[in-house]
Amino acid sequence: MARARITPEHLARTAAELADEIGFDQLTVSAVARRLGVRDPSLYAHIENARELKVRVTLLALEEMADKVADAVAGRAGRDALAACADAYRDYARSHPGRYAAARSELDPETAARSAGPRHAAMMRAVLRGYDLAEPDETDAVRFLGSVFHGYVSLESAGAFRHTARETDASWSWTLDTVDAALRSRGPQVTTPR
Amino acid sequence: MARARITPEHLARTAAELADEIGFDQLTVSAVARRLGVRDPSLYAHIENARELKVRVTLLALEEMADKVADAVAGRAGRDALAACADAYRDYARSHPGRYAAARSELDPETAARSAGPRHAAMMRAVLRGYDLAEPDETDAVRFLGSVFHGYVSLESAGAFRHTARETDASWSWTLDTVDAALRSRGPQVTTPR
DNA sequence: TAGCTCGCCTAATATAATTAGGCAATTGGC
DNA sequence: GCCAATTGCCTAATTATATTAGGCGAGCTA
Repeated sequence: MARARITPEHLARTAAELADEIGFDQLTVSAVARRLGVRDPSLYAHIENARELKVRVTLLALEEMADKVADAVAGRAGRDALAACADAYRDYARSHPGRYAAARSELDPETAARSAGPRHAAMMRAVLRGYDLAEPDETDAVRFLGSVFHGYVSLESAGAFRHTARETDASWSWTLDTVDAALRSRGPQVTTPR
Repeated sequence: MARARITPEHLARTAAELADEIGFDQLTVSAVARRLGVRDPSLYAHIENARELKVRVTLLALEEMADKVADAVAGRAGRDALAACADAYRDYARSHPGRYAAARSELDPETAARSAGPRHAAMMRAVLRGYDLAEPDETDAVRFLGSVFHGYVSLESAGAFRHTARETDASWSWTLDTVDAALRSRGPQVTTPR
């Protein structure tokens, strides 16, 4: 028989593509095995269990997203950087829904530490550099930014905005304007009593 | 045998409790049947399929949350209403993680229309009344608010904020202050060219 | 070329979803 | 209070997924 030589990368990529097609929670060992043209048990030579299969996709998605965001943010600052970063997340979520869902699934602490998660946090801080916030405001702002981006993108892709006519692109830029203004007002020129 | 007389309400409540204990995606027909003390197939007299079981929990959660939010917002306005509304969502998510996850799962359009979803949108608009926004800004603001609330709550409960020392309560009130200020600046006193 | 190791396979088990058909308790009509 | 229809749960059986145990052939190694 033709030995396909399944590599960890090949496996993760295949699983990620499948997740984008059928949804992250429909991703099963069986489905990946079928896609790879092998029997289910054969995959257990490459993964510990179904959980690990999903974790692989999560890690892949976090890395890919971090790369895209890094690329988008490079050479930009202020509102420009904010929008580029935000769009990078939104575009990724729309072109890779399964992977995006994977990226939002919880990892155990050790795995999370070895993931690209910290890179994401670092990039948020880089974007915020343009707003010149002192601690602990910067940390609060990192959480705020993450919340807005993730919240918008996930509600949008879950169809929560479909019930109103207004185009989601317009609301998105309104949101970015609003966040930019809000962060600016939190900057050093304004006294924040706390 | 003692006929337990399973009612739709009883079933939904049991499923919701179970979801809070084991997680919404671990919620299975089998697990609910066990909890109710009947065999798996018996449940199919009460539900169409596993999907419907989950939808029932989603609808229950949306109703409960809408009730809590309505209660919290009643008699308040402005920043007060904003914080009460936001806290209601956050508290619900923390005390009922499974139901909160259920509330975020996608419904088909007809079901969504018959759900408490529209009530949530209406309450957001009620909260925003205090900020006196014109359309389409109000719609944008509804989406923005929903994004911030959902984003924060879901990242927090997914453990995304655990990696930094700052207490999440502090970031939460910073976030609410920021949102309040942002909405205020979007109000009629400021010209929003669009 | 004899062997070894690796990579996939078959066999088998357990859990979950779901359909078909059975039987007993309940209930409405008399 | 009795009969019969109805109802509510049960057993049996099927299919899919997850997972473990053990087998076998292909190709590298000596």
